[in-house]
Amino acid sequence: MAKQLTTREQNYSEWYQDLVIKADMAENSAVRGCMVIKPYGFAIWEKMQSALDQMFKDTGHVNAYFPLFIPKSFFSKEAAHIEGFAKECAVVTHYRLKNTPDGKGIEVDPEAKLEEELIVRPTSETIIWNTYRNWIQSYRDLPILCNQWANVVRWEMRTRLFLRTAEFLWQEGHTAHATEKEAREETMKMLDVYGTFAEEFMAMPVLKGVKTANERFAGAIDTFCIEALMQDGKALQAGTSHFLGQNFAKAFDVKFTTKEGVQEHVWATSWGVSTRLIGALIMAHSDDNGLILPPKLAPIQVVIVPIYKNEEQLAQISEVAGKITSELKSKGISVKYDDRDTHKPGWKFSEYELKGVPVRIAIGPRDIENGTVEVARRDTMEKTTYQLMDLSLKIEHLLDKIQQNIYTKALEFRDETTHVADSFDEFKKLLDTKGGFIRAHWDGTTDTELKIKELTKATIRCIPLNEKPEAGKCILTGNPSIQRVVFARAY
RNA sequence: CGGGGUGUAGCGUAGUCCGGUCAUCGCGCCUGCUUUGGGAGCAGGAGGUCGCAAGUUCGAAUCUUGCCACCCCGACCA
Repeated sequence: MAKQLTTREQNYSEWYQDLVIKADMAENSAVRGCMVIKPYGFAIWEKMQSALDQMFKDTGHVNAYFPLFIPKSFFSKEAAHIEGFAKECAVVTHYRLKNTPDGKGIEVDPEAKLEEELIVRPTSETIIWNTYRNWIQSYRDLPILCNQWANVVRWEMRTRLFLRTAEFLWQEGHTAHATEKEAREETMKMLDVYGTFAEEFMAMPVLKGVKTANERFAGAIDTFCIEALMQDGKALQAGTSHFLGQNFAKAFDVKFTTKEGVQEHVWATSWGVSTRLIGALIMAHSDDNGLILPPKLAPIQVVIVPIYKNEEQLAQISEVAGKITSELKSKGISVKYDDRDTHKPGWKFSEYELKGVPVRIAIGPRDIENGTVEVARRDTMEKTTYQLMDLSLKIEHLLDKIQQNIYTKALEFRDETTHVADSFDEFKKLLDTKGGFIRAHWDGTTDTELKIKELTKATIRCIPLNEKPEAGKCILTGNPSIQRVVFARAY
């Protein structure tokens, strides 16, 4: 037993940490707060990227790339924005190194000080809006629907692999529109894209809602989000879509001439998801044996393991495995035939369970005799013997079933872990005993929100969309409330 | 950034209080043979600036100082 995980029961955050490292997804690097995303973890990100990228293209967006560095002065142009990010910016002050006087080391050359310091982007609104000013003159230039895949840096004090690191990978969409209505529609459209992606690809149910003023993106009018629930009952913000109003257009003086010949500021949105989604994926589904990946995002969907005593048997098995492999590949299913002789079957079984490969096919001498294979599914750990006839079709259906089952399981968990509280005592008790989402009334003030956070560590994750208004009384102050909001302790 | 903890071979560790054949054990790795339907067995072998840097000392994994990294808790955040 080489790679035992800490169990979730023992210590949830150690379990997570163990899993990320032992499943070979990522590791800490020599640079504080920064991670190395290893090939297996990056393969998951690539799958996410390609699905999302297609969804962005399907909704009319194009990719572009903006600089890593942002002149310091750009940052100060939007007051709320700078206030939100100032405390976590990496700053470039010099552009050259030189040998130390003793010739043994190297130091920053004080002669090479930048006239204007550069900020390593924590997000790109400012550089993008400064650029858009030159792209936009007329209503004919609108809308602009750009996305970029990039890295950003936020100087975090406390980091956790994938969930929070000083540098992370993400995509950020930045759009410019002629009207408020259009920008608002764009904001919601992209929130829906994220919701669909989370549910259909990640098999992770999400709650869509609006952030409170306190939780809003620095510089936004409204921040919408998808919130997911992890197995330990903590919430995780999985994606955000912001309606920026004319804040950045005004800050960067981006105007256009309308059909009527009037100069107006343009309307903006921005939206993003990051490698944090990988952390969400892990915590939403996996178990004490390792990762459980939804087939749609699994780098390897099916692994075939031969079981043999001699070369002759291996040759027979490999022939069958080869046929299965090509049939599955022709259906677009990714397959790995692991015929390494350096590890025993049992070892391989554990290894692929740890890595969350959805379906394992084992083929041994008995199967060759009987014209069967043993199929094991990762989500339920069930093993079934299948006839070779129509195997690829059956596997294709099984993958769909697994995708569905993982989602259903996560949805049931979320439903069971969502509670209603009508008093503050009840609220506190639920938080401490069950965790999860708690639907409660709130009087709408930031003061109350902060007070609740101070008392319980719970934050308002969102004000859910599409909910029927329901009059009630704030759990803390007793003041009137028009609808329930969703509280949770969060990542 | 505040409080606490940890750092010894690729990984996990013993030894640190009480300085002196103490660099220990397990996994992994390499070679060979036997094995192969749930993390194989036996035999042999390789591998360590004891996180880094100064200092104290005849002598430092062990004591002192500084630094670095990671983990946990808090504040902040995707």
